[in-house]
Amino acid sequence: MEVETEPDDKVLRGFAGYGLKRAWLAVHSELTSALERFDLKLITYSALALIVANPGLRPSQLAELLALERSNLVGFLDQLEKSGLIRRSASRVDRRAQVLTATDAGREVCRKATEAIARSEEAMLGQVTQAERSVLTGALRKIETAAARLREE
Amino acid sequence: MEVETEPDDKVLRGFAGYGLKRAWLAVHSELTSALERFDLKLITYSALALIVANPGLRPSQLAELLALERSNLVGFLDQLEKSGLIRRSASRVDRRAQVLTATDAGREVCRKATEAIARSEEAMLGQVTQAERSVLTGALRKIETAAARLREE
DNA sequence: CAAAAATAGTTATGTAATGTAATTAAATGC
DNA sequence: GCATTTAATTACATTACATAACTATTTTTG
Repeated sequence: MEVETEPDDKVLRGFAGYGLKRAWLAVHSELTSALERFDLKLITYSALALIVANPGLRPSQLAELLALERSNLVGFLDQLEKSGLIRRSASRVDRRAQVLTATDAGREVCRKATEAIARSEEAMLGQVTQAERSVLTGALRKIETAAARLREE
Repeated sequence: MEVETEPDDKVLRGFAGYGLKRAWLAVHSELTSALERFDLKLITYSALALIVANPGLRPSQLAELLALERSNLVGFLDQLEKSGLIRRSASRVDRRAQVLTATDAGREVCRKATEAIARSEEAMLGQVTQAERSVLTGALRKIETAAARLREE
């Protein structure tokens, strides 16, 4: 006999990759909206936060930290510079290199944006206990490392 | 005195969103490469797997399950159909709708691709215990739900 | 029952993230 | 000193994803 069952995605839910994508998509959307009023995107916020936390950082180091191609970083730094949040200055030890620093405005925007992000995160992680968060973070880190290792083989 | 410290992304690692993005990016890259030899992308594999698991599924239901716009699904179904992995047939209860079914070849490719994915997942999750995986999956699900709820407000 | 609203699949179009290749200038290594 | 490497950039292609509009139906409703 025909049993009409509701279609579902159980077969995919067994894969961590699927859950990861679903969660990331939803989180990305929420965080993007949280950063809208600061005229920041997730990637420009990340760059700004790292420049604030690591004054004197060079673009190539930043690209390395954020795991993105140097060529892709250029435009994002352009945006941050045009908004007056960071400065690109010449390195005195390597004339090819630049030195990135946040402006006062950049540090201020970073502080406020970080608060907004933290609020969004709290709203999204509200049902996740501290113990679970710690497992989550650790597992994500392990997965990232293992996946990256697989890729570079 | 100047203490030259290595630049790092500690400030961002505190956010679940950052870890999520990093992990997803690495996992996406690995899974994409694992599916390459089947001429499948992550999204077409997902669609195929859901059609195999839910015979008779309609495109709009599939889009709903995969959380993507119907318009974006069209091209992916085109690819699967052109590869002979699925069939689109007319619904007999609703002349607007289509009914999706996998072909024999589709089921076979799905089976093999699923094995490949499972192997990749095992390699990526090797250092994550079963208990941790269970927490991970649950936490991702909670986060996805909470983030989606925030978005639709 | 006829008109209005909603739904299914599609097409067209725009945006954003990411990757690759090539260029220029400077530094490094042999 | 010359070949190689590195830093930042430019140009370009690809892919994922969102939005709006269109056609053919079905459903709702007055």
